[in-house]
Amino acid sequence: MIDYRSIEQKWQKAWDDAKVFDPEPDEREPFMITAAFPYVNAPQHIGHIRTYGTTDTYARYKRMQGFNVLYPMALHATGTPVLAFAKRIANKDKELIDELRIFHVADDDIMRMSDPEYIASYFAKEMEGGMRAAGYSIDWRRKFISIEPIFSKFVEWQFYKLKEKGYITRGKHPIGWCTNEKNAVGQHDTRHDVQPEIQQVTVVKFKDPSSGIFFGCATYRPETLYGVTNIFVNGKARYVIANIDGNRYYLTKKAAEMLALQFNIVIESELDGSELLSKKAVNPIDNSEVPILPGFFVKEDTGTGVVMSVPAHAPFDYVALERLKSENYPMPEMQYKRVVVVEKGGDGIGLGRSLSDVSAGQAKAEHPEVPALAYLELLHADDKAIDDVVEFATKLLYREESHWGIMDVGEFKGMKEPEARELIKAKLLKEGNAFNIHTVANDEPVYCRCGTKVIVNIVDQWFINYGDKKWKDLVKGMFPHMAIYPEKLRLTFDNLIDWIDLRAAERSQGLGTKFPFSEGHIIESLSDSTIYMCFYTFVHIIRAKDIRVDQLKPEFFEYVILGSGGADAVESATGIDAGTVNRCRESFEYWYKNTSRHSAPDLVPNHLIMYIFNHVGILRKENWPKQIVVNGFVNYEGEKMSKSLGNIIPVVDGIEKYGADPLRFIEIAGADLDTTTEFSADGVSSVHARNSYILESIKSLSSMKSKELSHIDYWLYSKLNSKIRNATSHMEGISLKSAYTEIYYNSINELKRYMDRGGDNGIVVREFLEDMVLMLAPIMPHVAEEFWSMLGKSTLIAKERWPIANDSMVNEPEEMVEEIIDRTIDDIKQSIELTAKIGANKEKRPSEIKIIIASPWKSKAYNMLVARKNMKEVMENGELAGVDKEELSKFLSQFMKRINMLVARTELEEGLLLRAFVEAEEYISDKFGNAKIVAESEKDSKSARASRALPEKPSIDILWD
RNA sequence: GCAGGGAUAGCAAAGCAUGGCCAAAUGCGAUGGGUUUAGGGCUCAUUCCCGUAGGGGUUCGAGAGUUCAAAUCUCUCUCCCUGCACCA
Repeated sequence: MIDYRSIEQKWQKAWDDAKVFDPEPDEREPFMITAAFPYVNAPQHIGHIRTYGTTDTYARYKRMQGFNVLYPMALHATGTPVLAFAKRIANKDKELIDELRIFHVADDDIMRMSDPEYIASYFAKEMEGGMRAAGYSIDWRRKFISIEPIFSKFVEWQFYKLKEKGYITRGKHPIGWCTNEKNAVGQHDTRHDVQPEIQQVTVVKFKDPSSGIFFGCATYRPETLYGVTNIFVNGKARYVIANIDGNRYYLTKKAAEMLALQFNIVIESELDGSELLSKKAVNPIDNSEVPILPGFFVKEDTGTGVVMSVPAHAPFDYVALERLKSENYPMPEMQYKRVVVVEKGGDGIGLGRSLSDVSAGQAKAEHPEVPALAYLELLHADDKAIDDVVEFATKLLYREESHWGIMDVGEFKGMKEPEARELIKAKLLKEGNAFNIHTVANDEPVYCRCGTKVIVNIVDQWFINYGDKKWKDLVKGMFPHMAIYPEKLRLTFDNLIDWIDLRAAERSQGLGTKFPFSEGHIIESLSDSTIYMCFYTFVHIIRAKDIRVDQLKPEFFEYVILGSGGADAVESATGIDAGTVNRCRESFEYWYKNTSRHSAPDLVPNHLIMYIFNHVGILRKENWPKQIVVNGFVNYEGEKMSKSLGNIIPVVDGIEKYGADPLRFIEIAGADLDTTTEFSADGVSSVHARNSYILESIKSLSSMKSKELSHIDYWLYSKLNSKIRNATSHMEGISLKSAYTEIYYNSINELKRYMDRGGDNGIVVREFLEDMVLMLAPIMPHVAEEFWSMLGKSTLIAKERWPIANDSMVNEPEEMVEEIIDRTIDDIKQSIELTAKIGANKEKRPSEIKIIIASPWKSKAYNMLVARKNMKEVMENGELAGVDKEELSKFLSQFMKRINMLVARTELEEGLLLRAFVEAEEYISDKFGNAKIVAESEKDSKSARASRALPEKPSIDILWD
């Protein structure tokens, strides 16, 4: 068993002592690789190894490719989480404290965590320790925390630049809002953590001809306007006459209060809903006059409190009208007009697919002309829980019609419903017959933690305008030149680049940099970390020179990052000596041209998109992003790792238990880049076993001698070199799983096979092991160092070069021969199994197995046939003149029926296959209870089965005794 | 609703871009054998169905199509997952 802990510590110290990972500019090509800095509100667990370990593996690989690699790290602490954390500690939150104990945080430290600064510095230190233990090749001299004043100066400068470019604008945006706390409400601020869903709703204006006042009917389906029979109001609610932008409307009092956050509303008078019931209103789509009726389901605090009634398509409307009828409410005769039909198959009007599921297919609606009724019937609306049924019917019908509906009346007859909806909506808006409002659209009302119902507010604040046309075009122009791994994410990025628009830039609470253009606010905490990687290139210089915060004026960054002005001018403006300023500038210029950004997929729609935009918006073209790498998450024994599931393993515990390298290997090479890795203890132990095998192999080298190369040696060389070649190309594409399947799992199998086949050439095995260990160095750096030194090397493998494939050693025929041997063994096995059942062979064992290798003309004839697809042409070909015609015809005819499906095969050198089989006789014999194996050529064979031999499929003749 | 992704054998998961060496890699699980045999570790074999010689049959969400040939291309459908703004 390998003692991982002691190996890790030994080599980590060696790296530190040799300062292998603290690079400064030199003559080599630079490569700067950064991963999203971790947030300091919890210690790291083993899942984090996926991102930072993948980044490290790539950094180490690049280093071995001869690049001067910088892998820096910082920590993120701005925004509200750290504050919230401190508050929870101050309140002695038990859940949080228990969680911290899982991570071995001492009670003493926990007590002090009511101070946000303490939290940040505690976890900063804790995380650094974990990352060092995992063996990341990080330059820790450049570490900083995003709430440090020197960093804030940099962020401030960033925002001056955005403002200067015109990318920061003031604007309005609908957000969830608590009227009690007068605060924006996000998911974390609501009861049960629901995300307030804000949607646009169209308000259609129905004019009361007697007064000129409008009934504003809120609807998601303005296209059903053709089927309106009446308007519903809540007879028991208080209504107002409100003036909105010059027009007067009837609204519920509550609706008016809510809409006051979205519009300028002047309330003129109040009245009871019942007073509206005598009125009439004009439908703007066809100027028909409809009555106002009481609707039992109309809620006074939803929408406008005025609803247009479309009984043919809205189950609630239908039910309400039925109820009125049964109560003998006086109302005029009305026509339920179907507006939309759902086509189903060829049999005319159907009720759609979802309904047939519900009603188990036997559904035959009696009233297809009134879909709302049909749905209710089929869902058995006579049920007690009537409201539930009606609601379910509403949802189903809405979904069905929105998906499959075709307009049956009006201007847009024949058009698909969703398309017609947009056109009608646009038309109504244009003609002044409607306007849009925003509303919280969740099924259930959303409440703030304080208990107040969340409504929509339109706030006026600073935004970063990612919708800026010029900016967006710049990004669209550069993005195709960026490398994206995995490449299939490119489309996602493209869509997001199109989609991203205004984004709030300020926040009223949290840690961070003061927003420079409005009092009392801080910069939103994703916006402050979009170009921070620049800071790594010179932060250690600032620190070493003890530069004061107040010296970090815009002039400094302007020169260091953009090269504007000059070092002397910066010196006189800031007092920082010109030499230091120039060093910062040179460092930035050197490092920030060849960069790679790594993160988990959750940051794609926000951080990574903003990362691209901000770079393009602020930096010079040569410093724009070059490549982005996105890696997936990690599951633990089939489940997502989460604190609530209790399956979180802190990094330090994981390393203690499994070893840093096996842990790294499983997480990094366990799955393709963008998919979730399954972490399991079984996987780890299989890595342990393989590492031990490598260890034993290295030890066994001393007992091996060098000798002349045989077929199996050439085969192993060939495998080795094709593995190096394949692995290198996988590494270049950051397909770490494929790369390490080749380097590790497959290579070990090849080595085993080599030994199994009797290979024992010390020179060959040593070369194989050396290259394999070199290629393992990026992912299992500690173990690789250990193996490297066991192989007698005195250098650090971290500073060695990646092996280069020798293509001339890749020997396709030798590899093919091995495959044929393998397949032949399988065939023999199968044949024995089947023929053993024959009566004559009962109680017997195979005594001799003849393996008959096909005559060389066969593969020639075969390939000729595949190329010409014509038997006659092959028969008459001069190259096959020496072959017996009858035999040739028999051979060829067996392929004729599948002639079009056959593929040409490589022709092996004459005699190669036979020689290899002869060499392998002992190996094969071993597999069949030491039966005698005779490999012979078809020509020399006396077996009756000899003529059955095919080019890559020797004939087999089994003799039983 | 909008946008993106997915559906492969008991499970997990490759392959589909460039259709044919795909009954489909690999891992786990299961079954059997070996190992001075501990139900552990390691190791070998088997793991869709049938088969008295290396063969045949039916498979890659469902259906249709293109093709000599489709897990792979086209179309339609069904189902699942993720994100959607003040939240890091």
